[in-house]
Amino acid sequence: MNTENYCIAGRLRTLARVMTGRYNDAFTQEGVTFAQAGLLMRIFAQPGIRQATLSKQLQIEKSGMSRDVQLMQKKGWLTDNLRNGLFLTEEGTLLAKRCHKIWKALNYQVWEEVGPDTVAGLSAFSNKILTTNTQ
Amino acid sequence: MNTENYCIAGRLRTLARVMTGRYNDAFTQEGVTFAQAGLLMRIFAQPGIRQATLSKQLQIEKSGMSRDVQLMQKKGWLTDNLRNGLFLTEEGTLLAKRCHKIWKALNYQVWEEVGPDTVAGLSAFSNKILTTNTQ
DNA sequence: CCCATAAAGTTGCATATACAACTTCATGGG
DNA sequence: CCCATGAAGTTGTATATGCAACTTTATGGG
Repeated sequence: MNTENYCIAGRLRTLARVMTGRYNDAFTQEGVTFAQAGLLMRIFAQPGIRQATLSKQLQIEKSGMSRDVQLMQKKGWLTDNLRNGLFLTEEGTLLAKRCHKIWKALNYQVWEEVGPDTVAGLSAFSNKILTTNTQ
Repeated sequence: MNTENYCIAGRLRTLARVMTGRYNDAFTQEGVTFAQAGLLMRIFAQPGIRQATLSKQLQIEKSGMSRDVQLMQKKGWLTDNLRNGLFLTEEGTLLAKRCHKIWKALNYQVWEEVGPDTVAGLSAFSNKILTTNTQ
């Protein structure tokens, strides 16, 4: 392996696609994507969180976040005050709990599969790149 | 760091977004996205490569690949025999060469920034996850 | 109190990506 | 030779994402 042909961004993107697929598969039974499940779990953990805060945490452009939460509201998971902090509906709360259960099992499984050293490596990469660690 | 709150897929996705942004910035001067530049460079290296092969290498669904190459052809970078192997036009070839120069410099810079151990960690992750190593 | 400014959010437009269903095409059996 | 089959590619539909431009809202000076 040398710098001549190992594309760091390309490899990250491929890995992200593959892992997204695996996590998406686990959440299809609940009718949510992994991205949506992640937002549900974050809003569950931090009720009233702002779109701008999530944008910074996840490094997603604010326009994308705006559309994500609009879609989630249309699905009945968020109350309608999207501009004044995000709150789960009853349905959203129950869904978030089910998603967390699924996530926990899958994440543990993947953790076991790749091993703690590999996860530590990923974490190290994060720390090197995401200087502005909002979270 | 423990398994309770460290989401592997989420972290990968955030990293991929951030790195994609950095690579995209480098390629805007050429009017291409990083994804397009990557395809250009691969087709340059393997003239006549099939969409299906690229799909497997990059773990991108074939429908997405189909649209990617259609767009690249519309931009004048690919000849029109998309179903019988992909070939760069004269313009595409020149662009691919310029992209490679940009890529090489940026990838080296990122490599230096994160350090060889971090890249090795990423590579280890790849090897654990991407069992079907077409490439 | 009013306005300038900036932050937050939305919308228009484009690319990236996936799944499902369909079409096209090559190939091996009969 | 013809058809069944499967691989490759395309298209419909939906989500995910970014940039630019715009709107809304909060806030601090004057």
